[in-house]
Amino acid sequence: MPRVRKRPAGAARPDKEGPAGKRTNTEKPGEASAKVGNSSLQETSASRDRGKNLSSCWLMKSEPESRLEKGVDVKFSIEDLRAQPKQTACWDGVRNYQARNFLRAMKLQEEAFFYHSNCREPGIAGLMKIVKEAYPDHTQFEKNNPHYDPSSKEDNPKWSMVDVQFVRMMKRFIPLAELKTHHQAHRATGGPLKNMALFTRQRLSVQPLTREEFDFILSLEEKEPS
DNA sequence: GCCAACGTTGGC
DNA sequence: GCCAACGTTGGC
Repeated sequence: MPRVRKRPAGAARPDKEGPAGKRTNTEKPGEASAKVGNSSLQETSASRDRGKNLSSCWLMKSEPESRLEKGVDVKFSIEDLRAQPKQTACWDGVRNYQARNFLRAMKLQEEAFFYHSNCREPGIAGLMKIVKEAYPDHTQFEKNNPHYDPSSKEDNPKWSMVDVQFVRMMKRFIPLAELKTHHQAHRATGGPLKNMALFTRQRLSVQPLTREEFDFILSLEEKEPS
């Protein structure tokens, strides 16, 4: 279920959801375990550094190659984002509490890496930014949507999404394998990627990065592939 | 509230 | 297509 996917057809409908002020705080007991900053997330260095008015950086995964889920193609690449009106889309389909809580922590204008997953060449393809903070993910109520959640009620939606806007492609694609090489080296040397969530929280589709992680990855653009 | 069974993620 | 990692479900 918690496929990250985005669908081109689900493109941003920023004004469809009504008053944006309705962020529900009334979580069910089972959901509380995934709160941002709780003990289960303390291990990522990014979550430690947040909460001090520092703007956060993010990494968000999406599948760039076609794959059918309940008969619907869940492909959504950075090229697909760039092709949207205003180069903007809603990031729907997140069905994991930790990932959802990170979506809810995102602030306007924060930057996120667009990560290509489950594909021939996984890695970071480009940059986007948050242009609308968390609001209810409409796909949870759509019976024919692959991410339909019959347990979610309209008056208390479980799942959230944000709107993202394309910023730019990476100057060069940064492959997962290269990031992993640095991660492993940094575990020994104490370098910036030593705790990167991509490796320490393997399956999390929306994840925070520290400024140091973010800047280090940007610096890789200027280097030859390693 | 434990924990085995199950389902999903996503690299390889 | 395989399968390890790991989140979720549900019986007890």
